[in-house]
Amino acid sequence: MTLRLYNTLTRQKAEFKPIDASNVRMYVCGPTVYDFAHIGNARPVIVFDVLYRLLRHIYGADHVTYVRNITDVDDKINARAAERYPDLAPELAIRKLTEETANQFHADIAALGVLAPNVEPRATEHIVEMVELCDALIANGHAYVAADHVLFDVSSMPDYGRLSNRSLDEMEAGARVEVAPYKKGPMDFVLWKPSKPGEPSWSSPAGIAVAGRPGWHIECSAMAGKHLGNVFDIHGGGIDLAFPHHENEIAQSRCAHGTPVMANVWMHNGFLQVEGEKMSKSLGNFITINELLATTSFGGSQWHGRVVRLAMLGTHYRQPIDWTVDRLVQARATLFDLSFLHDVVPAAEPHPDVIAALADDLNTPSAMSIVHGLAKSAHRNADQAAELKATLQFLGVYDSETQHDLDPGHLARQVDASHVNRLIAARLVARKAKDFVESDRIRDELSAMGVALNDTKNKGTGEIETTWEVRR
RNA sequence: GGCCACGUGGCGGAGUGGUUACGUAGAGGACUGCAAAUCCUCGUACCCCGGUUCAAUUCCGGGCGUGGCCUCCA
Repeated sequence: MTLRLYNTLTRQKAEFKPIDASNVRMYVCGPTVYDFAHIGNARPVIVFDVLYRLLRHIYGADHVTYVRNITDVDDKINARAAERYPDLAPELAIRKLTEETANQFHADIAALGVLAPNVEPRATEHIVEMVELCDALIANGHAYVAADHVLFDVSSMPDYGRLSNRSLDEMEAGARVEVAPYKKGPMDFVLWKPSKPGEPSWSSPAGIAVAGRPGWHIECSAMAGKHLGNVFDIHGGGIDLAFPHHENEIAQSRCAHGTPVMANVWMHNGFLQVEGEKMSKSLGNFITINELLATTSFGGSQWHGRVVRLAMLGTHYRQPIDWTVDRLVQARATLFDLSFLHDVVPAAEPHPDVIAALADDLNTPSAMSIVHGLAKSAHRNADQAAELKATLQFLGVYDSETQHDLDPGHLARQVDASHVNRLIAARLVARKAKDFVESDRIRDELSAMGVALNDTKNKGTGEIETTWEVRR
């Protein structure tokens, strides 16, 4: 099994070779917990869950360490906490907000069929490591103290900008912002900054007298280093994070540890738009995972988590994706078709062709194409059905849901079941008498009520049996 | 303004220097009294303009369009 992955560092696909096959290590940037996670946040969560599953399949479930952090210290958190809980002390308000938001995040993504990472570190539990990083970077000349800040000196790192493929000259030429006066170089970034009153604070590194708090990027360097080591295998996240976040993580970690790389492979998922436009609150197309799952605000329907997951995996992870109602409708239709596997007992292993498709840089559309091929034979072949089910469970796109499960909210339309059953009985009588005019009239009557009939022949008795369900 | 992606049939979406992706919608057919499900068949797609080549949707250049980043935004 050869796993090939596209590496943003080298801009090409290459065979993946773990540093230690008995412990393959992957870090993915997790959420900043100040608000509901949105559908753009869901993409890396789902994509790297597929990679996690694949790595476990190839190297063994006990030989992969997946770290996805929770960032619980941030300006947006402070602002939101003060806004939502004005009567609480800042610390309590922040703790309440971050707890609630993290819990909501876990509930939302559980519905998307993602496995829990091995470690889910929180920034606030790694302040000591961040302070140590700051001190180490100052000690070896890569950072300096100015106006109670600790700043990273980008001029100290010759290949700064390699990940996002841009030079310092380019960045400075294109810069559109005012540069803080205490910075030595315009692209220098903050590792640590003084806290204002009411903000969370910790004692500062480098002998800075006033208490402070970490900058944006340092937490990932600290958590990745602590849980995965100075150099690890894979680092993932959204493409928008490549610069400045990942670039700065790399600068911090490499310069602090004196290593040529932070992670061997850098993977970035493409950006997501909604109905052809950038998702933003001002455009009114901002859509959270929870809204999709629990409300009818997107497309007038609730959407099952598996449907959301399949819709996401229908596009290759590096491609841009336009999140539309139609793609959810299509994903749901696909799962409806696959729900004939409801009662099937899954085989032990997923289909090797699907694994092979995933092993080619996570080609999930190709994997689904193979799934469709398997589905054709699975209709008549029990072994194929068992293998298909194992494959779908491996992908996490289908477990054992019925069509009812996959269509949350479809029972909203009330029907009188006893009335329906009386009509069906009458129709069966008419059918036996070959009164097809009456039979069809009853079918039409039920159809007008939103009830769809399905006749099947009982294999044992040869009798016609009719089942029914409520259409949307 | 600088840097970087992407542009495939009605829709979604892989991939490839020359031979079917696949799904979905639609059309026709088989099977069903009629439906549903299932099965079979079908469209001959690759933004525009140049170039390289025996051959380009696939490589190169330019253009147009969309998007991302350049600002403590997934």
